[in-house]
Amino acid sequence: MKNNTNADEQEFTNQDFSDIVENNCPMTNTLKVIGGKWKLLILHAIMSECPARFGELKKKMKDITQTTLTAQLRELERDGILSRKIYAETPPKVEYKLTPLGETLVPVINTIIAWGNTYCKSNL
Amino acid sequence: MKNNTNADEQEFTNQDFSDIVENNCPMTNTLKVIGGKWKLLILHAIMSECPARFGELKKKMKDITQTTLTAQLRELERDGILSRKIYAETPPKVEYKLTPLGETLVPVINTIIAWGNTYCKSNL
DNA sequence: AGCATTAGTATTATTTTTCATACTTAGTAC
DNA sequence: GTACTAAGTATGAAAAATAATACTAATGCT
Repeated sequence: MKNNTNADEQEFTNQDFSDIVENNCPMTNTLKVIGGKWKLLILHAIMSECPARFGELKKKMKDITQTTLTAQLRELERDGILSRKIYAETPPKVEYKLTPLGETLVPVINTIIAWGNTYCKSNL
Repeated sequence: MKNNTNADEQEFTNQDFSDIVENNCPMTNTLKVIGGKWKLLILHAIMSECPARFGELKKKMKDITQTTLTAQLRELERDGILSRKIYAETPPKVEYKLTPLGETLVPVINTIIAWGNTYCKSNL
């Protein structure tokens, strides 16, 4: 690993920042799942109307494009947060809902919402 | 609220999504403050060593550039989350710490960290 | 037959974010 | 008087995210 005995080549060895520097940082890991411009908004929307259909989500998040919404939903599905149920109907019907893992995010999201309600009323 | 008797002109009137569509959404507001790739990591770092100097933050977040770190810190300062204290020394010394408003984010961040610790161990 | 519907995909363009690199400043130590 | 330090700034390039637009597919309705 770090094999510099004299100090003219040392870079980050004088303190243990491993949980931040390396990839074991829970914040970094969490941000991989719920980070980005849309994911928390999508989850919030699905939380408040579960299951949610694609078209409903798109209406709720007025400014998202179809392409982006699809991409974000796929990532959330890939990460085990959402499930996607396709109905064999015409026109197509697809329902998104939180998986059990996704449900564990509900208190996290509620905490964020609560902060916004209390401290972010109109100061921006 | 819902005043569409015949269904051929309705667009967003069949349910009240105003808190998501308009800018009063606490999630949207919160994301303006703590959203983005770096802000939560910066706050986490300052939380765990408060006050924190610029150089310390940069070392902890190995992959951020000076320019980006400065920009993010300025936004957090602008939004009232951080304070910046300049010491009239050479070489310069600047300390960042959470404001009282910033302190109110501590439980939010801890909630996110806790979720990461519990549910995000190694599945990504 | 032709039209509307939903949940997409494909492609290209644009915007936003981040990065890389070089430069600055004022003291202090050599 | 030269080098070093910390915390930046300036500039341009690159990468990532997001958007705009057009297209598809299956089927029910008229």
